[in-house]
Amino acid sequence: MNQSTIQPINHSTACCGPVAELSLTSEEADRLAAQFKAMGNPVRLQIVMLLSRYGGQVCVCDIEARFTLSQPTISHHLKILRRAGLIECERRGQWYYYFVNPRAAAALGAVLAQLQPDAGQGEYA
Amino acid sequence: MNQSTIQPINHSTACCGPVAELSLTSEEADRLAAQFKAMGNPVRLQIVMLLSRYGGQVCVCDIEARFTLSQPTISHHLKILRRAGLIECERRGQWYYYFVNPRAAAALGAVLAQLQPDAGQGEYA
DNA sequence: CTATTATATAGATGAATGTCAATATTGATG
DNA sequence: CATCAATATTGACATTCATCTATATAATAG
Repeated sequence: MNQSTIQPINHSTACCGPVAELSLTSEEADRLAAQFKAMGNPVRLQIVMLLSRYGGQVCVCDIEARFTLSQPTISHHLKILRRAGLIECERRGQWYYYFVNPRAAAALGAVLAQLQPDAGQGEYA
Repeated sequence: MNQSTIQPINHSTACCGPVAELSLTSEEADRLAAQFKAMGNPVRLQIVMLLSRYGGQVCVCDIEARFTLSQPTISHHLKILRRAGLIECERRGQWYYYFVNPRAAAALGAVLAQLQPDAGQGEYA
């Protein structure tokens, strides 16, 4: 069962006026939440920042070198990011090169932009 | 111990050129990851969207009415969002009114903006 | 003061997560 | 073909998470 399912409004109390419906379908919420969740680990966040900062492609050994974590653990985090659609990879010879999927980053950014009063401008302080 | 600690570069392989250092301190990574993680649950994502869409303040009973979840579970999710700094609340009489913290949303948006090739424009497709 | 209402907190429990060691896979090299 | 090197996969384990029920707290109504 999907726990983020929208419920009908049953508003009889006096605490506040009628409130808008939820703006995401539960499928959208699940997909976006999975992407935020993938970003929601300091190791994975650092990995994504590293990939983006490199501006292109980075192989796994270079990622590994920056953490005090085992190779399988890094591989696991890369898989989670990949499954969420935040990064992609491409094999070239012996190596796998990883890179950020900018469309996914943009989709999450759009959600956050909606949370701000000046939504639409995309002005980040 | 902090698992996202930066390691010195030890680059002797031929897989790719030297790669930039991690761009976040592990403290920054931890704080930002905690915020992304708070957004990384479909119920909490829906709650935040609901608060923002209402444009102001919503009391807990109105949030509860939209989910098939118990009152303590909603309260628990609100606490997680509050602890992450994504939302705040204010008591007025009998009710607690919750609202999005736009500065936190902006900070996360800035991270995502960095992930995109045209970082700086803030153009979300 | 007592009862009610709105919300939070505490405690329990099954599911998911992060990590590692061990092993498998796959391309390169001798 | 045999070995090596880079990365993925598997399986185990402790920790964290999402949820519930039960209870506490605090403001309001009577």
